[in-house]
Amino acid sequence: MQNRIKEYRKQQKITQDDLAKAVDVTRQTIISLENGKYDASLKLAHRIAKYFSVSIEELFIFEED
Amino acid sequence: MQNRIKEYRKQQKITQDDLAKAVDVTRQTIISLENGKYDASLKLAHRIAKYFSVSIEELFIFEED
DNA sequence: TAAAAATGTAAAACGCGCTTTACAATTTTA
DNA sequence: TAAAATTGTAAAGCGCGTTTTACATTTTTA
Repeated sequence: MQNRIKEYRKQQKITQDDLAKAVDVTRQTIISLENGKYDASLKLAHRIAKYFSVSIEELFIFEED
Repeated sequence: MQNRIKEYRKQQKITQDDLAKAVDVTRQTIISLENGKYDASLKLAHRIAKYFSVSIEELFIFEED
């Protein structure tokens, strides 16, 4: 699954570390999400979407079946 | 985390088994989600929300921090 | 261009999301 | 009310989401 985290983060001009602290995870988690290593949990997806003031559906790209 | 899965399922008058098959998980997974045993993954949350034609934010209830 | 800041890689460890199977309890229907 | 359908419980197992720590690489700034 793809996401627009890096895109929104750069738009806000904040670092991975800033975002990590804002949504209460480690920087490693942000790196892994941005680089598509794995998907976020539902709770974390919500916190990040909320941080950027967008919906989960806008931030994460769900491929068609 | 709470959700409105059971609520939407009853509204549509389908069984847990029907829903499970529709979103491609086992019935046990639907039972566990409806009874709050654990949260759905982001992908599954999306499939269920899509099935009911609602947003993830409408289907899942994210408590305030 | 050197130093500092930001980003990335690696690997081990833990808990949770989901499956599988089998059976029990409850609700609906004939 | 008996049979059938639906919902629930239990427990073991696997893989993924996240943390932690340490170090390497790339980018930005003075």
